[in-house]
Amino acid sequence: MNIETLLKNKITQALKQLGLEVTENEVVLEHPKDESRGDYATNAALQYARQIGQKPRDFAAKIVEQIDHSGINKIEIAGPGFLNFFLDFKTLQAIVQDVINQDSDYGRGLAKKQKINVEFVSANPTGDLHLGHARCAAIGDAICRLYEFAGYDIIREFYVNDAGVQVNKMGASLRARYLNEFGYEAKVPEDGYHGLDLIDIAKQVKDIYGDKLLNDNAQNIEIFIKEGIRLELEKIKKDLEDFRVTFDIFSFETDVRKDGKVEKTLEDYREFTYVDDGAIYLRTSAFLDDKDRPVVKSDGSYTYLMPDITYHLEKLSRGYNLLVDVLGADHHGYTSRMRSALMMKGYPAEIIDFELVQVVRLMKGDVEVKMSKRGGTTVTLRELSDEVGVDATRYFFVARAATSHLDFDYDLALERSSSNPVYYAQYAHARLCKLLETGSDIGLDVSAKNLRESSEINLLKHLQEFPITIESCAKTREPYKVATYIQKLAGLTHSFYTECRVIDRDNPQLSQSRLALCKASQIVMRNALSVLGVDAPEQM
RNA sequence: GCGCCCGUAGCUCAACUGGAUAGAGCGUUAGACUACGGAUCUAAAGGUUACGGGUUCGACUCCUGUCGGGCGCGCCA
Repeated sequence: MNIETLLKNKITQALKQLGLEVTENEVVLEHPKDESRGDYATNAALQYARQIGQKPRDFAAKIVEQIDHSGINKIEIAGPGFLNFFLDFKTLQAIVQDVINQDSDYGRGLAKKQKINVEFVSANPTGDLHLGHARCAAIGDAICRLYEFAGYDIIREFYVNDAGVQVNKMGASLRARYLNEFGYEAKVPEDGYHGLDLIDIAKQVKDIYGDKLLNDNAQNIEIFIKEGIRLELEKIKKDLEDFRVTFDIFSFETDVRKDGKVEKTLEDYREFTYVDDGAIYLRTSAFLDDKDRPVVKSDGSYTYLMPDITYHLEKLSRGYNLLVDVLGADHHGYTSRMRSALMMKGYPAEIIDFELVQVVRLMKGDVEVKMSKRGGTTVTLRELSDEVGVDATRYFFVARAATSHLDFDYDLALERSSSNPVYYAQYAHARLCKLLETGSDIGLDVSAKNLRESSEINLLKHLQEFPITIESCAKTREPYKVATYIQKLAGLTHSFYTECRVIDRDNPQLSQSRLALCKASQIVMRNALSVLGVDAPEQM
């Protein structure tokens, strides 16, 4: 059992003997920044003194009397009635063995038997992935890794909108690029896709079909659309793979629309629909939305919402306990519509959660650069991976809360990529590896019985917090807090390195203890970085 | 006009979900190896938490008003 639960346990027991029924979850434990306030502190006495009609400090004294002191060096009453716990060295040293025994499983949560489907990126297959997708990809994937490590079963899904107006535009744009390849005058439609990547794709189409697609007929347009989607998607997959993001399932809108499935859904929703002005509306306002939404246009075609509902029902029919959609925050209006639609079928509101990732502003110094593929002012995922680096980019996006509106200065990112905090952490890891290699003949003392310097103790305390950090970050889907954990771990590691000489051949006992601490720290750093999808190099 | 997100050090962000003296990185300044990797360490400077009011033992956090920014509010997706 970890130290925190152990302490909470002791505290609830003591409270119980004093006549208070409190669950362990209600007990608040914190880690004081100031060493003089102990290793752990609780405000329990302040919280409950009034219920029992005593002064906080008096009540605190009673708790101290009742509490089981095993593993605890001393307990102090401070300030208005805080309890500060000072642990035995032995209790802290035991963490080292714990970590080394569990190795790559240290921090891993117990299997939750919960199946969660996470849908993210889901970009239209009409052009390169850009900055915004990169943030969604980094965060979505980190959420998945975090969930998996915490013990949930995860399915990563990408929804491909390969039907509708936007792919038609892409097809027409591709045709123009194809004609250009043969020297014909042809312009990409004004509202088409002007991305230069379509030129490459046009070349590939030319390689496959030669000049067979020059005639302007429906059959050829069909081929441009089909091949365009296939090749764009291939490229998207490759770019994501190189960004270390892979998916279990790609779902296609064209499949969702097959076999009358959408029509069937519409039929099933009959009691929630009505006709107005020739269009069919869904009564989402009867649930969470502020107004009703059209699902069928007056010309008889579906709005984007209709097949989306079919798609989400189909996902749920596969038996997930939760759906998570990672979306750009500019789609936030969408969330209450979809949730309402699912509630109509009897699902609880909590069956789906939306992770809204704020849009990224592209900056050049103080001025905002409007992202436009046309003006060439977009930054692609490919460029980020190749020029800024996968680790640096992933860390940049994942280390900040998804809700934060952040600015991205590409020039600055290039220039400062070497001062990215991710290298601070990776360097700490590489250093630990080097120490272990250099001292490999000395051996490890996993009891770590000789550790008592404050830099050693601080590191030990932080190591033991890792499992709890994972558990709580997964629950709230906040991978950025893992990054905060990593930064602190790296800082403590570097301080320890500076203050304590690890390899000292005149003092092998101490060296063995310190090397064991190095091993434990290296394991935790590696596990933590892997949750964010960042490499833990042995040398840099 | 209505709804959602946000406003914290010069910049980019934290603050354990209501706790003790609001913290990190970058940048700035001053220091530190004839020992394990200086991509490091130790410090300093930098704040009326946008502004007012309320709730209580206690507020960056919750409620409310004002100001400022982003995004939505389509028979677009």
